[in-house]
Parts: sequence; C-alpha cells; structure tokens
Amino acid sequence: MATIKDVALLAGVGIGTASRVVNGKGAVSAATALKVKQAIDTLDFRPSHAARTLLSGSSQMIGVYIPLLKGTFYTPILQTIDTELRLSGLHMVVAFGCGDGDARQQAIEGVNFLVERGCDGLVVMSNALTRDDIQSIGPKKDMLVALNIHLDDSPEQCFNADHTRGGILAAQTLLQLRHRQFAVIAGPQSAPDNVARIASFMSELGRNGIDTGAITTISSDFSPEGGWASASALIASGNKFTALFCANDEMAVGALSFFQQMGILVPQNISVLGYDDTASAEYSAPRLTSVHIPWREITLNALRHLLNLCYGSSHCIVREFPISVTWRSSIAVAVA
Amino acid sequence: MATIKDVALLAGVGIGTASRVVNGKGAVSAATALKVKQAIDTLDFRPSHAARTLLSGSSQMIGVYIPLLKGTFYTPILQTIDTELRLSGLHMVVAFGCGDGDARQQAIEGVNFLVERGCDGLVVMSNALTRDDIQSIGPKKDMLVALNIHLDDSPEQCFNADHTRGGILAAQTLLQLRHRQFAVIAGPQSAPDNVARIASFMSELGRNGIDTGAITTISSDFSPEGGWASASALIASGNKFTALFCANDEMAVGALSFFQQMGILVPQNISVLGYDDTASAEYSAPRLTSVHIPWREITLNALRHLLNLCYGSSHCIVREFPISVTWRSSIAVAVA
DNA sequence: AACCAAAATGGAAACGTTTCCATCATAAGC
DNA sequence: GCTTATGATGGAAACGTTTCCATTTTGGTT
Repeated sequence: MATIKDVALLAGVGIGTASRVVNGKGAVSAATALKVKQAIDTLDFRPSHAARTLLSGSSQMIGVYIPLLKGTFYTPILQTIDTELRLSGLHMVVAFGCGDGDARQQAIEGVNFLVERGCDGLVVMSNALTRDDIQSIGPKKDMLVALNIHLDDSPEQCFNADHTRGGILAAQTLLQLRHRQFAVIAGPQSAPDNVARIASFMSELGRNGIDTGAITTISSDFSPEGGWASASALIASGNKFTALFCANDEMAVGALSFFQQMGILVPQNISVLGYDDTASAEYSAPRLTSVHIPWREITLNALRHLLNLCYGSSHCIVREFPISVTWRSSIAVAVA
Repeated sequence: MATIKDVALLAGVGIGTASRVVNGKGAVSAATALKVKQAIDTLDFRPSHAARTLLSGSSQMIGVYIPLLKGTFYTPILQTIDTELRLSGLHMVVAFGCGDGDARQQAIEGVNFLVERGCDGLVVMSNALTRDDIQSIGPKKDMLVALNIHLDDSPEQCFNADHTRGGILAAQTLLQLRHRQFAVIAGPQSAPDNVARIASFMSELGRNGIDTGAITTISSDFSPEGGWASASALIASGNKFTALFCANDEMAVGALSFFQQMGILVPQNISVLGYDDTASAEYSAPRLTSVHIPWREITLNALRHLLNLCYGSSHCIVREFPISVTWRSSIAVAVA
C-alpha cells in the first residue's frame, strides 16, 4: 500500500502539504493540490485507518452487542444502526453472543471484545447485564447505551419501551372485542421486559373483572418453535380460551402455525395477539395483529444519544415512545 | 488509557519486558512477570488495537457486505460468520447497502468503505458487482470471497449453490405429486441465481411433457409483500394451477398469507413450494416445503477459504454443496 | 524598490505497539 | 578462577498519519 510519503515524493511536495490535500483543509495552492491529487490517483493511495486511529485516539467505530441474531427482531435494528452510522462516516462492529457461558457471561465477553477492539462507543442489547458488569467495563463504560434494560444509577444511558403500557394496551384490545377467556404464551421469566408486559396485561384484565387466576400461562423462549410447542400444550391442557396473548410475534407465529395444522381457525375460533410488531407479523397467515413497539425509533434515539456522547454532536433525543396496536386479521370479536 | 509504558514504569521494567509479558512470549523470569501482571491489573491496561494494526499491517478484521438486511435470509449467515471469526480472535465489520445509488453503486460504495476501514479480507454478497468492479478494489481484491456470484476469471473466489440443480429438484418434487398445472413467482430478472433456478425448473417440466408456455410467471422482488401481491395477481389472472413454485421462501410466505385470507386452502387447493429453506419456512401456516440450499455450509466454506488467504491457515475447503428438499406441509398430491 | 502581511510549504514530533539487537547477569563446565 | 553459553533485560526503530511551528514565497501597498 502506498503511504502519504510516497504521495508526497511523487508529487514533489512535503508530507504536510500532501496531508493537507488529502484532508482538504489548510492552505494549499491550486497547482500543488492538483499535483498531489494526481499522485493520489496514480498510487491509488488510501489513508491508513489504523494510523489515524492511533494518532487521534478515535476509531470512528461503534460496537453493537446482540445476544443472538435469530428471527426478525434484530434485523431492522442493525440495518437502522448501520445506515445512521454510515451517514456520519462511522462504522459498525457487531458481536453476537457466543461461547459456552450463560447469557450474562456471553454478554460480558462480547462487550469486552468490542472494547478491546477500540470502539468509541457501544450499543448493548441484553438484559442479562447487571449494573456491576457495566461498571467493570472500565473507562469506556460511559460511552455506552443500553436498549431494553433499566439501570438505576444511569437512566440516561437506557432506552426503553414502556412495556407496562404495552401490556395494558394488549389487554384493552382483547377486552374491547368482548373476550373473557384468555391464555398467555409468555417469554422467559428472566426477561424483565417480558415480566412487565405480562404483569400489566394480567392486572388490566383483573381490573376489568377477569379472574386472572384461571388464565393458563406458559413461559417459553421467544422462538417460533417455542410458540408452537406452547400452543400445543395449551390445547392439550383442555382449558378453554377465546383469546391468546403472546409476548412476542415470533411465538405468535409459531402458535398460528400450530393452530393451522390442527384445523383451529384464527380468528374465528381463537384470536391471537402478538407483541413488538416485527416483520414476522406482517405476512403471517392470518396476518397478525400486534402491539407495536417503535423499536426503530428507540434504537435511533439511543444511537444518536451515543453519538452525542462520543463525538460531541447535538442531536435531539427523545426518551418517550408511543405504543399502539397494529390491527390486522388475527383477532376478532369473541364467539359467545 | 494506560499504555505499555505506564505498565513498564509501574512494574519497574523496560517496555520490551512488559511487552513480552503481555504477549506471553519471549524469556521473562517468573518474578518479573508477576510484577508486570500486577501492574497490568492495577492500571487496567488493554493493548491498543490501532497500534498493533499499524505495526503489523493486519487489522484482524473481516468486512462483510450485504445489500439489505431484511427478512430471514442473511440472519444466520451473519451469525455464522461472527461465531467463526470470534473463535479465531477476529472480528466482523458489517456494511449494508445504503445511499441513493442502484444496487451496484451501493455495493461498490459499501465494499470501498470496508476496504478503507482496513479490513484484512472481505465477504461480499451481491450479484450486482461485475468483474471490473472487483478488479478496481485495488490490492485487496484478492482477499475477497463472493457468495452467490459467478466471476469467470477467479472461480476460486466464488462460492455458489447449484441453482440449476435446485430448479430441477423443485420441478421433480411437484411432478412426483402428479401436478400438471403450474404457476411461478420468480425473483428479479436481474438476479442470475433466480434466472438459473427458474430456467431449470421450466426445462425440467418441459422434459416431462408439460407445456411451459402455458405457465404464468410473475417476477417479484423476493419480499413477502411481493409474494402477496404476486399471488393476488395470479389468482386475478384466472389461470388455473394446482402447484405454485416460489423463487424464495419469503415470497412463498407472502403467498401463503394471501391464500389464507382468500380462503384458498394450502395444500388442498394449491401446493406451494419454497426455495432456500430459511427460518421463514419452518413455522409458516402451513409449514412450508422448500428446496434446501445449505447456505450455512456455503458461507462457512467461503469464510474459511478467506481465512486461508488472509492468515495462511489451512482449513479444508469444500466447493460442492448438496441440495435437497425439506418436506413440510405445504404440498400434497394434485387434485384431479 | 522596499516592505509587510498573508499564504504556502516542509518536516519534526507524537500516537502505542512489537521486534530486534545489544548488554548484562547467571550458571555451568573446565 | 576463568571462560562460555544461556537466559533475562532495556530501549531504539519503525509502522502511517496529523498537527504544529518555522521558514519561504507570494502579492499587494507605500
């Protein structure tokens, strides 16, 4: 690879001058600039990113940690981050959870990996990390935004959806269609966001005179397989229900697949309500009504906050995100 | 951030010695090593990735270009690449297509972006790139593997599935169920891999006495929306068919969604066959039978070939990948 | 023609690491 | 006790860039 010294030599100028042309700042006469530009073209010179990083102390790169890239949930989030970063000439380094450890261990390793790689800032999606884990990141711990976690001592680093509101909305949506008999496919008990939406779903039902003790709830793992198996268990249990609330879309899609196979009609026999409103919901059969969480906006605001922290920009940041319900074909008025 | 000089100073040794301890190679007495290790802990020293990169000329990072992260197709591919790289202490930088240009322009920009960032090697997924585009990458053009493209002058850089075989297999699968009336939802005409599978699907049908001129084919964009719209157009056309072949799973899922909405039963009224066998196929309603392309193995072998090129490792590389059909519930014997 | 401000230019220093070479201490062999 | 391997150690050089400062050139003004 050609270096800036080669360029300077070929153009017959000093390195300082060559550097000024490369960066387009500093006073350089038009004639000299032309000579240097030609030399750059001739040698196909590209500035060394490593040298710039070393000198400036900034790698112009943002690390993103994601537990497991599976399903349709993280896909638009990554796409959003990359597009936004590229607009600013920055780039994205991704690490997924891997190795033998549990979710927390994997997250710690992944985050450390990104820090060692010299990321200027970090976007982390994992509710397995504790306050102490974040503290132990070292000097970079402030250059971090967390999605979907609550950290008591640094709330400004956290960007969250109001899952309590989401659960209430889910309940209201189904109540409004006169459902009285419910079943629930929940996510893992270890996921606080799942717990929040299920709890508020239940309490809203209770507030409306439903006996929540009679509701069968199965905890699964947010996957379509899990949704399929849970739906199967729900039917096997023999408990009657006219409405099924799933803690995410992927599980709802799995349940839909099971119901279709069993000849159970959605929404005629059972209404199914999803959560997150991801791409999975759009073209399922039937198309899935889902509680819309504006993940794209949440991600974008978290990222912009991070850019403000790392590069001193001053994007406006929003911290409250409206939650709604996207109506499609998977729910209907309860059968009598 | 603490530097190795700080460590050496605190431990009361020279920088050379400190460096030897950090890297665990070179002769250092046990007592000295201990002192240095304590200093490292005290200062929370982490070697600068940038300095190492500058000195060694290797960034230990692999760039991955993907046109658009959407749907379930690329998800496992990214996950596979990251996991494999992390095993070797390497990391992944991802760039997606963005900007205003066409697919080719976006790919060129994305690839250039990755090269400028100092990637040691590149994994590229885009059939929009031409031979000349690859040539113009500069000295890094040899450190590149391409997925799903045929480049005549460097076949060893390309890793492909045999889509001709895939198309034939699709035809045989449906013929075997005694279907004689077909419809096709194809991908974009600009995608050579799509063209290959559709062409061989058709010719295999022709070889079996089907009048392929009578088959309605609609070209779409590989998206569920596109599949939905195409299925709708197919039904509107009034042409009868008992089997529908879709050039990828996402479009098939869209078609499934449309058929469900219209009360058309799959597979009782129409058999639907997908292609790629991605996660979308597993829990659709009904679960989708699909031509299985072993994308994970293709990716893994391409990546290992790249690692051989970049880091002189000597992984075994396979270049032929078996194609099969994953049977699920979306196809059945043709109705008379 | 002489002068001065402003513009243009060249190059040293610094960023943090590893590698290589020179030096020094230690222990072994006679 | 002297020599000689061997192991341990310290530090300069180099990687490619930008920035800053000193110097030279330019062009305009008296």
